[in-house]
Parts: sequence; C-alpha cells; structure tokens
Amino acid sequence: MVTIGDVARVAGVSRSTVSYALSGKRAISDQARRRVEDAVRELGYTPNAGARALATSQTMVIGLLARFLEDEFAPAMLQYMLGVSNTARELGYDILLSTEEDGARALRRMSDSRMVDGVVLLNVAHEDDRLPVLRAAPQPGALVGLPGDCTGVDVFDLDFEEAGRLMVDHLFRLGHRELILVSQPEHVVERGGAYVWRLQNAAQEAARARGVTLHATFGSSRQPEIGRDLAAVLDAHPGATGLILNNEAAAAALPSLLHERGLSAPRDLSVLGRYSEEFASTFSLHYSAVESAPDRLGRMAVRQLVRRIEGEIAPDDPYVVRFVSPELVDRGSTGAPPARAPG
Amino acid sequence: MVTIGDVARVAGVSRSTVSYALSGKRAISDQARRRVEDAVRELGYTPNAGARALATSQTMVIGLLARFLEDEFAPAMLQYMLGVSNTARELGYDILLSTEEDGARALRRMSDSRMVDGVVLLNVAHEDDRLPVLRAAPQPGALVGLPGDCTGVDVFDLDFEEAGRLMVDHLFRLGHRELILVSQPEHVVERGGAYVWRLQNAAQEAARARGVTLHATFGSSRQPEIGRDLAAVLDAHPGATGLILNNEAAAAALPSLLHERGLSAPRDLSVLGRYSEEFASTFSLHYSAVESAPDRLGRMAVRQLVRRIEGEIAPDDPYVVRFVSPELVDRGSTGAPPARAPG
DNA sequence: CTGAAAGCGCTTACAG
DNA sequence: CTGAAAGCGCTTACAG
Repeated sequence: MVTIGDVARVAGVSRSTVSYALSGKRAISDQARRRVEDAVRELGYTPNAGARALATSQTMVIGLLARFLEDEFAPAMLQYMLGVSNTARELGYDILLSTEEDGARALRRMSDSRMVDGVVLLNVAHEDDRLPVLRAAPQPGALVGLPGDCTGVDVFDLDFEEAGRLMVDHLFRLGHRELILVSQPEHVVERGGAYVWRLQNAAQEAARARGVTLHATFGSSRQPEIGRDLAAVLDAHPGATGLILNNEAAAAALPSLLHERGLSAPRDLSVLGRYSEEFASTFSLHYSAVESAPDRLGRMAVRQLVRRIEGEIAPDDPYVVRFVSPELVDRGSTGAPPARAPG
Repeated sequence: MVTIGDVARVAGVSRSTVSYALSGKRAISDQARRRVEDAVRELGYTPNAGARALATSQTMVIGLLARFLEDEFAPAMLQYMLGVSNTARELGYDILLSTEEDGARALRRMSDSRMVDGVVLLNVAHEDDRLPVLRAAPQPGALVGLPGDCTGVDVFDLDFEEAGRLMVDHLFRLGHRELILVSQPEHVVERGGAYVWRLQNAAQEAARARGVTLHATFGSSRQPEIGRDLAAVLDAHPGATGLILNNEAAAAALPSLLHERGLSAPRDLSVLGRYSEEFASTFSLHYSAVESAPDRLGRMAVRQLVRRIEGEIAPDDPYVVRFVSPELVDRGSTGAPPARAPG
C-alpha cells in the first residue's frame, strides 16, 4: 500500500510536512503544499485509518448496539439505525454495528479494544445489562430509550407519558368515554420495555382524571395472534369507541380486522396509533398516530455523542435526558363516537 | 489504558512472551503462561484492535454496504443485514456499516483507508457503480445480488429465473391458464434491479411454453398506490385466476383489497408471492410464496468472503456465482381455479 | 516554514 | 523456552 513515506519521497519533503499539509495543522509553503497535493493525487494516497487511530487515539468510529428482541417489531429498529448511521456519516464518523444477542459482551469488546470513540445504545431497557459496562467504559455513550438509571449517559426518548396523555385527551375531547389501549406483549414489559408502561400508566391516569374508562391490554407482536387479540378485546368491550395502539403489529393487523367486521374508522371506531411516518407509509396505515420519530431520536443521540467525543461539552457539563414531544399526525381516523344504538 | 507492556511488567516477562502467550503462536512455559493469564485478569487487559491491525494488516472487520433505494422495501434489506452481521460475528469479525447513498464513495473510503478486510455488497444492481471500486480494491468482496459482470467477485443470489418458472409452473399444474404478475416498480428495473426482469422474463417464457397467458405489470412500492395498482390490474384482467407477486408492498396490500372485494384466496384467486418467512410472519401474509432466504444469502456471502480473507481459497481458485434454489412455501393460497361462471 | 525523531500498542522474525 | 528489537503507518512535540 502507498504510505505517507511514499508521498513524502515523491513530493521531496519530509513525512511530517506531508502530514501537516494534509491536516492543515501548521503553516506550509505554497510550493510544498502543491507538491504534496500532486504526489497524493499521483499515488492515490489515503491515510491508513488504523495507524492514524493509534497515533491520535481517535478512531472516528461510533459503535451502534442494536437489539432485536423477540416480540418486538424489527422493522421499527431499522429506522433508528438509519438515523444513527446517516447522522454519524454526516459528522465524519463510521459505524461499527453490533446485532449480537449479548449486547453487554459486544459493548465490552468494542470498548476494551478501543475500536470506537463512543457508542449509541438502541432499545434500552429499564434495567439494561449494557449500562454497567458503558458506565465503566472510557468512551461516552448515548441512549435511545429511557433506563431506570440515567447517570453517566445522555438519554433520548420519545415522551411516552405525554404521548399517553395526549392520545386519551384527544379522544376525550372528541367525545369518547370508553377506550381500549393495546400495548406490546406483556413479555416486553417484563424484561424492561419501560416505554410500554410509561405510556400505559400515563394514559390510565389521564383517563381517570377525565372520567374515561380505559381498558388497557397487551397484544401479541406476531401475526396472526395479534389479529385474534384485537378481535377478542373488541368483543370484550363492545361499548368502546376509541382504540389506541402502542404496538406496531396491532396497527398492521387492524385494517384486515376492520374489513372483516365491516367497520371503518372513524365512523365506527376512532383509531390512534403510535408509530413512525415511515412505518405508516410502508404499511399503508392511514390511522392518525403519535409520531415516534426514530430518525430524529437517532440523530439527536449521535449529535450529542459527537459533542462529547470531541470535547465540545465540558467534562463537568451534566448529562442530559431529553424527551421528544409527541406529535399527533392526523390522518383522519378519529372523530366523534358513533351515535348510540337506540334503546 | 492498560497495554501489553503493563501486562509484561506485572507478569515479569517480556512483551513478546505476553503476545505469544495470548496468541498461542509459540510454546510457553506453564509458569509464564499462568503469570501472564493472572496479570491479564488482574489488569483487565484487552489488546488494542488498531495496534493489532497495524501490526498484522488484519482488521477483523468486514464492511457492509447496504443500499436503501427509493421504491424498494426497506424492511427486506434488514434481513440481509442481520444475516451478514450475525454470521460475521460468529466467525470473529465485526461489521462496519455503510448506509450512505453514495455507496461507491463509502466503499472507496473503507478500502483505501484499510478499515476492513473485505466487504459485502447488498442490493447489487446490474450495472453497479460500486463494482469498479471493488475490483480495484485489494480486499475481496462478496455480493448479494447478481450483477451483469461477475468477474473478480463472489456472487450469491436467489435463482430468480427458476423462481419465475416455478411459480408459473405451479399454477399451471393446478389448472390456471391466465395469470397476472406484479413486479416491483419499473423504476427499479430501469436502474438495474436485475432480479425483477430475471423473474419476469423466465415467467413469461415458461408461460409461453405452456400456453398460459401472463399479464406482466409493474406495481408501485408504496401505499396506497400499490393498492390502486392491484385493483386496476385485477379489473383489467377479469379472466385471470392466478396472481404472482414479486413486490413486497403488493403482498402487504393485498389482504385489504381482497377483503374489500369479498374475494378470498385460493377460492376466487390463487396467490403466490416472493418474500421471506420473516416478512410473512411479521405482516400476517398467509400466501404461499417463494422464500427469498435473505438470512441464508447473507450467511453464504460472509462465509465465502471470510474464506477469501483468510486465504483458505487458493488465489487461483475461481470466483463463484452461487444461486439459491427457490423453495415454494405452501401456505394454502393456491388451488384449482374457480369454475367458470356459466354462460 | 521544515525535518528528524519519538511514540501510539501491537506482532514477529531474529538470536540465543 | 525467552527477550531485545524492528516494524506496521501515522501524528506531533521539539529543535532549528
């Protein structure tokens, strides 16, 4: 391979001059600069990233720890990944991706062997086994997802509590007094998927405060089970006029179910989901929804992480926990509840 | 950070002894080995990956060049990525992920700066601008997707031609004589999505050979457009009794459409898709389909790539082009065509 | 404005 | 079986 020494020889200058000409870290005569540039072009020189990393202690690589858990909707994860990856690239960083099950191990490997300057953790659980590893690591970390303990890390998440309140409130104002909330599977909650209960508890509380009945249930993340779950919960609560979905699979399965039953939204049932624009458009979901903003969250996490990496944040600057406010995208699937059948 | 020198000092041996004790590349006395192991544990030593890469010219990293193109179904790409990533890890490699638009540039950067030992290209086009870069690179590359020119690379893909024949044949044997094929958008074909025309041409030919009428059309990759496309093509060919879908969005949109029209498969229409098991289960698609095997293709590509990287393949061993035979997963959505309406 | 040299943390012939 | 030393390809004080 062509090295900085080759460039120096061809340009007739020293290796340090080549280095400085390229980095611009000290003044260089026009003549030297031109000869270096020519030599670089002629030889097709690109610095060896490993050697540079060794010399500077900077890898210009960010570790991305994705977690694909059973009972969660994989395509949703992709949107977060893309937000992280694209933003990192814009800021000059590459992405080292881990999708392995044992995220703590992957993180330890990346961190201990100094492969990355910082890491982004996706799909963070309430008690996340990657967090102790991250806190002990010399590299900074940014999370997408709110853990129970946020010390030592920057945290970004959708404000799921506000989302829960917003959804109940929206339907309440339209006149609904009996609602159903279908969340992710209970299994997700048990292993620490805090966003599930954050939304659910807030929704419950808002409902109570307004005198609204809210039937909160868990649904499967799989087809066709979730279709049956939805059917069962609708049957169980015939008086419910509004349906809130914090479960992508449920949203994807709902159109078929409504068709089967000859129901349409919002005529017979008002429907409100929580998913991304991208998801809606890919799966033809014309339900109004709280935007989960995966790309934006990924972007925020990377931006903050890079600020930490590059020392733009003073060491004693506090860590942040930043919530994205839920936005309700109106696609026309909510309206006044149907008039009660006479009698 | 703790270096090999720290370990050597604590263990009371030389740095080379530590290195050899860890790599096992030369015999070590039991005593020395034990002291090294103790010191490693005590200090929590992990070799610096960059330094090791510089010394060995091996990064133990594989570049993964994903391409998310407009009009293609993003979640499908994720399955390939997971196949690649998980297999790489099993074989001891990490993944450097690129999702940027300019794949050729990303590849050049990874390759020139020696960040990777080899690369996997996903979603390869007939004329793929990443290929010239790859051929000029010192690292080997494996492709998922068949390009027009396969020289210098290992290629893995589903046998889309066989898939096209298989699907037509399957429906022909059930008695169908008029079929519809809905492919990806024409736009995908125009920019080199060879799998679209490979399947379509083979299907056309098989249909001709059997005296079957095949209406080949392109459909949108987006909702709700694809729903309208499907409706239009069904209206245009009322005599068609079989529907072949080489378009994930179409498959996802079909259930609603059939419900709307009061049709069911296979009673009124036999349906045959081309997508993965994972896709089918995530989106509740109970249509029989040719399995696109993304995880398997990703796995095959990485395995071959690692063989090349590690020199298990002799330099003069020819490059391979390996097709996965399509398997038809029967989910019961095909059957005999409906009896003709009398008259 | 420039060069010689040290150093980043490893691996691996070389010599014993 | 082991150690001293060279080398991988960079960057960056240091000295001029």
